[in-house]
Amino acid sequence: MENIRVRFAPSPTGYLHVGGLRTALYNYLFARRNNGKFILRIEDTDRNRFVEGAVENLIEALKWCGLEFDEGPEVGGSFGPYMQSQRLDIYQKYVQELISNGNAYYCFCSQQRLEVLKEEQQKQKLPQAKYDKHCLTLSKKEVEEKLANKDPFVIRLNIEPNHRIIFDDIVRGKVEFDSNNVDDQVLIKSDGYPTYHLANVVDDHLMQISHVIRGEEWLSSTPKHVLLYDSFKWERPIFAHLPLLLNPDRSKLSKRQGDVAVEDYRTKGFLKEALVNFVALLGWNAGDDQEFYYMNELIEKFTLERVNKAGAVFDLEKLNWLNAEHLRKKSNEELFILLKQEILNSQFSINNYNDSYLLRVIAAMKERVSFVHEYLTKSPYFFEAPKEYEETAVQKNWNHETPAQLQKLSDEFNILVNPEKEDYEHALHKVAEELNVGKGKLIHPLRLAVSATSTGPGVFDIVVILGKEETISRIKNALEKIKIS
RNA sequence: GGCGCGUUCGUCUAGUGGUCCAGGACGCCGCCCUCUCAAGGCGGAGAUCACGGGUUCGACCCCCGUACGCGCUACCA
Repeated sequence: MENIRVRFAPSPTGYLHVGGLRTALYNYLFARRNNGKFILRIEDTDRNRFVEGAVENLIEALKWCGLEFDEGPEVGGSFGPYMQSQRLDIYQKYVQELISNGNAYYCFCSQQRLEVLKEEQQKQKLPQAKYDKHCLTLSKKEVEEKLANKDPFVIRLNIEPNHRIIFDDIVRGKVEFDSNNVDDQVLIKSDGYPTYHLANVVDDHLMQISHVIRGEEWLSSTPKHVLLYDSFKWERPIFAHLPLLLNPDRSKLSKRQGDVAVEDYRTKGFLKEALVNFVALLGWNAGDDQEFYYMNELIEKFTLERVNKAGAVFDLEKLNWLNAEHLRKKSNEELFILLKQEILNSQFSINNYNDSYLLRVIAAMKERVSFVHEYLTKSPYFFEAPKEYEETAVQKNWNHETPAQLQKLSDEFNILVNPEKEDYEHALHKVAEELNVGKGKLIHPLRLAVSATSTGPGVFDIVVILGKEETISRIKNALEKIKIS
């Protein structure tokens, strides 16, 4: 394919929705896969919905996910400006062309008349409420008078009745509409701003967009867009309407049923690699069994032809799994950077752990965490000595003989010099033999003493990481604090 | 209501007329490994392929209808 140019065109509502991320990602993958350009265009033609800082947020979220755009706000490009609010004169120019060839017309109808019209149509049980083309009957003179008189107006698309509007969609195949079901859509609002329908078509053409890849919610208005391309005698882009992302109850993914913003997932500790991987698989697969992907692999394999038609439920369980998978694939050094940051934002920020210590903690817990923050919540004992001990673990692993046995173990540890993991193991083995008890009688209480819990890495791994002094100190502490009846 | 789109295990999905009494993944359950918890390995439960008609020697795959779901139906995108 030649000259592939695609765009992600969000309205700046304040944050990047995960559905938006999926749309942006598919655009990005398609562009990179085909050596095309990925463009960001901001659809800010609704002045009532202006949100301060929304564009910056959007760009920040896209960048975090690794979706770098080739043209757009901040980076520029030769088809700018990339903010629709800065292109108003362009839309005016083109809509005049439409008016002069009869494909659009001025409409001076008041809000009230439109409401009355709608009510009447509903009363008559008409299949659909539509504008009645009332202002199309105005003479040229009447229009000029009203314009001169500064009467408020909108400009509407003049849809010719009784014909079929047909277009192809990569995802859905041939889609067909009856023009009688398409309303004379407003193209220019009374404030002079264009509606999405006009702006989107004009910009896609001017920016030489080859493929329009967007959410399914746009499918129903595509006939209007197609008609606009035809009216301008412009070549239509290739359309691909993506299935929606759904809540667990299969309604459109919404805030009410969980997190929808990329930044929500970011603050919850999800890795960008996992989020991107997960979202890519919601509505697309390569046709093989691979589920774990890095961005470069997605780029290599992505095709629009393999995008599904049906909506997909956003399943947190699988995201969690992918997060764990991506976390485990990271090197200890990468995790080290993430963990340092995590510590800085935690109750342990006042402590200073040395690098090699943290690296050893990372290695020991790697298979046991799904999130970086779980290093702190699942193994707090690496970050501070236990204060209280897990009750059920005490009941299960501590009895009246335990204190004496642990004391003996502690004494044995105490005579070790620069012990390695094996040295602790030998010491414990020796004590167990001398006491004539199974090793478990020592191992479990030891674990409890040093970690306050009954789960975690191998106890000798914990001990060797904590070091001899700390281990002995913790055993002493446990002996003082753990009381059983 | 109208128009459009969709419908394979709970969820994400494979499947493009015979190889499917439907394969993989997440989750769930069991076993193995084992000082615990994970990870890993092995195995299991789980889908009359929404339903009903066609077409065909043969249909998850093609056609029609029904049901259900979702989207759109704004001077919002």
